Amino acid sequence: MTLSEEDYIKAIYHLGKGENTTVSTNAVAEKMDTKPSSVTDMVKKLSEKGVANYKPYKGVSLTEYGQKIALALVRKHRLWEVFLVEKLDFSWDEVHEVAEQLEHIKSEKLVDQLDKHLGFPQVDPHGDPIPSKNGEFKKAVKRLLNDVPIGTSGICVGVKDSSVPFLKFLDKNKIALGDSILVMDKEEFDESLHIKIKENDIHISNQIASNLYLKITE
Amino acid sequence: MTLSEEDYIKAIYHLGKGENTTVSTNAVAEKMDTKPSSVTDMVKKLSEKGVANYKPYKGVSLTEYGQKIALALVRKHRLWEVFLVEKLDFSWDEVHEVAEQLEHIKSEKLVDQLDKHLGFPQVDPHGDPIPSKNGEFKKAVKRLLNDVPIGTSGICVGVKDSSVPFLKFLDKNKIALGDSILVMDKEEFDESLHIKIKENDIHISNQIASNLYLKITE
DNA sequence: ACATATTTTTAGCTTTGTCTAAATATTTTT
DNA sequence: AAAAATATTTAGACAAAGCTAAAAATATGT
Repeated sequence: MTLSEEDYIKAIYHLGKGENTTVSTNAVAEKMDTKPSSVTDMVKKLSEKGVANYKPYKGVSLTEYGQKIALALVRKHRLWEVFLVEKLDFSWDEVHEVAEQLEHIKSEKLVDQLDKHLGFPQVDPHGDPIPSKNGEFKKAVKRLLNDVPIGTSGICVGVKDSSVPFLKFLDKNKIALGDSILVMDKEEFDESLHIKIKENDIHISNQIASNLYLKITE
Repeated sequence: MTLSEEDYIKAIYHLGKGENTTVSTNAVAEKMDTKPSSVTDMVKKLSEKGVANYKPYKGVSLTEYGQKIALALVRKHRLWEVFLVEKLDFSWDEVHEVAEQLEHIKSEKLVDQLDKHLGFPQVDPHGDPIPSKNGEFKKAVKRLLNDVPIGTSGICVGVKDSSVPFLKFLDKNKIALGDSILVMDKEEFDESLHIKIKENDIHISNQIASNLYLKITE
């Protein structure tokens, strides 16, 4: 497999969790499923191009220019994910691989028009925020469902308890990853939560809620 | 510039005009803006892979398998062009470059869903037919507007007379490349044509019509 | 049909991204 | 603080796609 400069930039960006952290050659290699020596080579080149800061043995980080490129890639990736889910009926978990390809298409007009076509969405189907054209965005916050205040809305992105009985319970109650959730009320009396999930009103126990992760949208 | 196998397949396909004609190494090189020696190398590889038939000094053609690949690329290219024009408000002449990139995205589901999303279009914005999923399609026919029978519809794709006065005339009468045209009636008396062009009814002289090329849709 | 012109291929070199194995730095352990 | 373990880089080789220049095959003109 032959990787592009953009792939390296993305890997460095994501390993740094969006902050401009310095990451190790090995970490990049592992993430990209390649060898550390290949990373060293590429990172030298990125450094020459003014995309990354690289000090031998000390790791690598993105320059401001490199971060801009990374943000533009994230923006494209997430917009395409929205497109695939909203317009082409892809499911939550099918989009990543295709978006991974689409994000490399080069056309500023394409991205801007796509954004418009989708109604300027704020988050992707996984609840992650979409950077604006000039690279601004708030970081996604992930919380357990029973830890957020009334009125919070977000997207169900994971479970703490992944035992079979719990997953079966979720299935039976039509709760799935990718569903959007709004916390409507909290009932102290029986320790339960009143939520709206994908247009349905349901009640769930705090017990259940404390095993569901929510990526907060608003 | 580094070209992909798919680019070579497309070039061979288009030079052969969709028929399975044998084309010369030089022709491919010229079309792709590369050197004949590079073409020889790649064509050998395509031959080994069962995509092309190649006899040294005798030119190259596509195998059935190669044609399938070519048709799939054409299908993708044209569907994306429709998408760009219909959904993202690209103009007729801006789509090619972007579609050239998009056609290389690999996902069968993506293409099928895109086709559905667009309402299974039969032709692209240039009036060229879109192959079906299994590679069937009728070749586009290009005619002068005054040579087609009443009832013919198609897309305006070119001019015979490209003088400035003629182009100005077209502009003034809101006739542009990419417009869809339906021939409604012919008037022998004053040698004119009654056409519907982009929802507008207009009359034009045979003189004018004999300088406009139509790609026939139906 | 022969000489000339053109086309196409071959041989060898370049570049880019990758890999392995050895060498060098850095970090951790004792 | 020295030894051992780990991380990182360097050196050298490989594969893919491309190019130039020379050689070989085919086509053309008289």
